[in-house]
Amino acid sequence: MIGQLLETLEKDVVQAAQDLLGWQIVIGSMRARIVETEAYRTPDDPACHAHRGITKRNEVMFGERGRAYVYFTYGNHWMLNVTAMPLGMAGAVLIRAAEPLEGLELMRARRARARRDEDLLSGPGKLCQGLGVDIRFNGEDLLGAASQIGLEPGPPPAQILRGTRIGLTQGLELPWRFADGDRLRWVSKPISTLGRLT
DNA sequence: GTCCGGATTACCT
DNA sequence: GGTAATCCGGACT
Repeated sequence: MIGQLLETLEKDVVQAAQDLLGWQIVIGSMRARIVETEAYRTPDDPACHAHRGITKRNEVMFGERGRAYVYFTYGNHWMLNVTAMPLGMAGAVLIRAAEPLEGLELMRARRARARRDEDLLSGPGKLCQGLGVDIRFNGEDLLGAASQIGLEPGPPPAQILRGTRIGLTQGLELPWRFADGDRLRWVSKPISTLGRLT
């Protein structure tokens, strides 16, 4: 499973964004199932942070695939990505939402404003707050054993919905957002049903 | 050194 | 459904 994911991350970040649905994020005693992702890549995607070349912030995207790319935005929020693409190019899968599976007490404590469990991890910023992800996780090997954050295989979704990405000013037309069609309850925003993939 | 905008969220109506 | 909050990274002077 892990070898196959790494291969897909290298060859096709858009496919990898679909394949990551169903995988589980494990941090300490917390576990959550990925239900929503978006793909970003060079050189044809103007919305990708790496589009204008390497900087100190995005340098991890130019390195090994399968690492955590964590960055800060909107003055408040951390975002968690999985790096992808072959060496020399850059790309990442943004993890936008997850279904809480284990360690919900800690997530609720970190997300004190969340009134319902659906609000714990249903957005890229919420997910990082709920799971305690910040810059300290940047560059961590998500598929290695030694990291404090990891990805583990889980049951794949029965159907995948495809839509356009959120919150962008460029690259709006690319249909590179994906969601687990049977778990829309845990997704950040409604997904336009451009297509049903499975 | 300064300025602008952002892969968002939460709160208000 | 609309918008204020919030501050870092990148571009430019």
